[in-house]
Amino acid sequence: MNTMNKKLEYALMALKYFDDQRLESLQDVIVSAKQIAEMTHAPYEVVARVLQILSSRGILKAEYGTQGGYRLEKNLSQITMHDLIGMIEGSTELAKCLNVDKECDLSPKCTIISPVQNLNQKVQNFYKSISIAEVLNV
Amino acid sequence: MNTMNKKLEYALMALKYFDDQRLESLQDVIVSAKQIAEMTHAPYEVVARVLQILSSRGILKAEYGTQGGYRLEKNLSQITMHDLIGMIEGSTELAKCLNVDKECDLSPKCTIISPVQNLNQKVQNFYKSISIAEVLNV
DNA sequence: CAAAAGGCGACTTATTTAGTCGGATATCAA
DNA sequence: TTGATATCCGACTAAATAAGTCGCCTTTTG
Repeated sequence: MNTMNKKLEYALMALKYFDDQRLESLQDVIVSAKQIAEMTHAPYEVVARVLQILSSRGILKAEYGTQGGYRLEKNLSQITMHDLIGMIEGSTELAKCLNVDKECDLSPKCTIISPVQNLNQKVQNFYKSISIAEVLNV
Repeated sequence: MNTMNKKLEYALMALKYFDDQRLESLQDVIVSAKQIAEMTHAPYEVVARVLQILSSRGILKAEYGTQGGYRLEKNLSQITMHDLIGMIEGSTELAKCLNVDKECDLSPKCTIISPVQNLNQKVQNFYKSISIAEVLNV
């Protein structure tokens, strides 16, 4: 139930790269999907998709054209793991039945719906308490 | 990265059932895989597998023969979510590369190994801090 | 000794994740 | 103004994982 997926890894690597570059050059740098893909050794298309998501959510700002790419728009200390997981995976819920539109096969016979809600709340609070900066700056 | 799998749900339902029965009858009850399967509306073979795991790990005690089944051996407040996830899923690691025997495609080029280790540690500590009793008694 | 229980390995099917392909739009510079 | 280089988006295929199934074994007890 726990393992990180590739897209999340790519997102973390990309954000770390942006952050490192900014520190190094003391200014906002523009980095293309191609550069990130090369750096991460991950398929370009997949990395591009991840960056598009981060861009659509305001984490990055896209710039078209030659010499284009993305700029880091937000401070990584203001983005939580909960935010990032939500962007990449669509939902942060612990069980599918907790999403509004889905329903479990068992309901209403399920005996653990409230325990699962209980655990879910703890997990969500946990991921809300961890910023990306906190994860990356070790 | 977050969603619970079926086996874990079945395990929680089973443990809750044992616990409820014990409270109700004020004694240790013996419950068969068949009964748990009926109660959970889950396939018998799968539930049986889960109970076998819990038995092999000392959470339940198996009794063969007619009228056989399982007895709850441990106090649910002394089992953590970390324990349970480990039993059911084999590992509690956040990324495959964190398991001793596996290696990541990228290593040693991976730029986020220490951030992932860092996050992994936090997640593990989190699940170690939650007992099954705490999850079920809501 | 038959019935009812647990134990175990191999297998098939379903679902999810990862990666691929094709083509669109936007920007810039020669 | 046009070609190169970038983001953007949908549909598809392939790989990996999760879920469920099957068959046969051992143990216990009435």
